[in-house]
Amino acid sequence: MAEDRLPPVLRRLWGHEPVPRRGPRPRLDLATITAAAIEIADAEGLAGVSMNSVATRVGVAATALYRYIGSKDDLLVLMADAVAPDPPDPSGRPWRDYLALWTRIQRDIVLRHTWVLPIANFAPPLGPRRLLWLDRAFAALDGTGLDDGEKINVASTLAGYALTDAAIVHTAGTGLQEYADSGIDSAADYGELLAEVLDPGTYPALSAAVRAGVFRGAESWVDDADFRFGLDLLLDGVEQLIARRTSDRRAADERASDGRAAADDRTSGGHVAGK
Amino acid sequence: MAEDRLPPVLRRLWGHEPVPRRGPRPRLDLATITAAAIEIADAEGLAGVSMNSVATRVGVAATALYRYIGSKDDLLVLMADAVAPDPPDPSGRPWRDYLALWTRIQRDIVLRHTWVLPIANFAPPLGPRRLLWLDRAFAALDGTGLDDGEKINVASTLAGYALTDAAIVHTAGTGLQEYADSGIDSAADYGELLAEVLDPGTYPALSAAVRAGVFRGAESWVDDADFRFGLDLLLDGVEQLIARRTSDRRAADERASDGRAAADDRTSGGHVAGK
DNA sequence: TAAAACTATGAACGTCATACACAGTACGCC
DNA sequence: GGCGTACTGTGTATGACGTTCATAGTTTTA
Repeated sequence: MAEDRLPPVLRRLWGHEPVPRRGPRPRLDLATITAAAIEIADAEGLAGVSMNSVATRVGVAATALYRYIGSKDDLLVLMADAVAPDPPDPSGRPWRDYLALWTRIQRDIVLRHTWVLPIANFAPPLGPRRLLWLDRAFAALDGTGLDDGEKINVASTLAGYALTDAAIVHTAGTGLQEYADSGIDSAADYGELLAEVLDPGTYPALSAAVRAGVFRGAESWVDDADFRFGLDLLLDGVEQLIARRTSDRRAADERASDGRAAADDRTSGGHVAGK
Repeated sequence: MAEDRLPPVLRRLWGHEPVPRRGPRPRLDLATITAAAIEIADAEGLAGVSMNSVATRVGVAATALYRYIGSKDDLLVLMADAVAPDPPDPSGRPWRDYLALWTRIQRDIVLRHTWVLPIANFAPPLGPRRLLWLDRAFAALDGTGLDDGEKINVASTLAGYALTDAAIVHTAGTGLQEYADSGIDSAADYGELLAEVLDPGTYPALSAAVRAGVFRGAESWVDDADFRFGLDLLLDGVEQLIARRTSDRRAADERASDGRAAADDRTSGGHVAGK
């Protein structure tokens, strides 16, 4: 609020840009530009998104976009942020249920817009929409006894899992498009190819498995059970961590015999949030 | 061996290309091209890798490379495969120890060559070196009672974890380079930025945490304990799965009272590998 | 009404991946 | 030993792309 020396795009994105008082009204804004880019990416893939295509779609020349964004990379960041819908409301739900939902929805977003995969860089979010998701994860973990750093780790781990699972589902489902022109478009073809190529001498275990037909049942290669399996794995770990923190907390409370600190485990939480 | 209608690059990569009997000797081969590209990427990042830069480094014109590879994307695939060193030998080691090492080394590879992050697409590997790694994971899981599909899932999950953890470490460590020019190059700066920008009304939990100083201790944001934590989580899950399969197997053995099937749990394994 | 502030445009530049025709080179056969 | 053939590397060209910059046009303030 005081300094406000953000990157220009972010300043625009957060509405910290002073309203222009003179000159012609801007014909565009970040939202319409980003929306246009997303529509193109959804329809033609990321390769179809060029400054030119986006600009002509919103009805201006390509160079006009540089009044709003600094570079194409800026635009990609905006796109990756803008695809996120509103997160569900965590209030009243057990943290585990909520985070499971939270993760699944994020994965589904990526699967619906697979062009975010090349964009996603696992960097801490700076856009308003992804930060909204992060906020909800924090809220869901309120009162669990985790400290704020741990909450961040949990959230980023789950978000990362959503991303990688989406990536696996995507490449397994859409096929290995890079080699699609060579007749490899299913796991079975992949298996045949490996069978041709693997020397049992240097790849003993793998070539045995391939020849036994691992890749015949292509559809079961990746399915929803795999997603739930990994997710439950991670959530089990979080639960374990929470249990440990809870007992730590109890011990500390006993040491400092202070009634206030022994408040309800569920709602108040806040050994950090309180000031 | 019979058909051999692979993509041309793969054919070259696997040595299935007929040796040219006439004309001048090829001045290059895939290995030197790939090595040159990797050196450039290590030194200048992926942006420095162009057909021109690679070609001049190996001493030819840019277009000469197309005698060996079909496109730049081919080259990127080759690079991603070639960075993998020889995997350690799993023989004699417990599967869990080995897979932990297997995963950690893969993460370290990516951290040493972070340009693979934009390349890595989680697709099933086709290069000889990554397949070698997959083979070793298979070997390590031999005798655990997992079926081949499960082994693949385990390996790809762990490989994915190595990748995402490397991504997180990289973006957290090297800083948010995209915004580095705006003075954001540490987690603390990131926290200050969020504090400026977040409205406590719409981001209640997160802004409270930020104002409490979550991002002050930048160095502890991501450390090795985080890696081990997630890894152990996953390996615990695998162990659980193995235990389940082992009991399944035992029940089946009892039903079919066949002495041969009840052989040593550890070494032979192979309800699939044994033809 | 004139100046000021701001917007969109068009031309231009440098880079890049890639296609294609051509020239040079070495082997195999006569 | 010479010729054809198959193959390799080069040069030129092309089209697309991201981005810069000077310019023209437009709206508000003074």
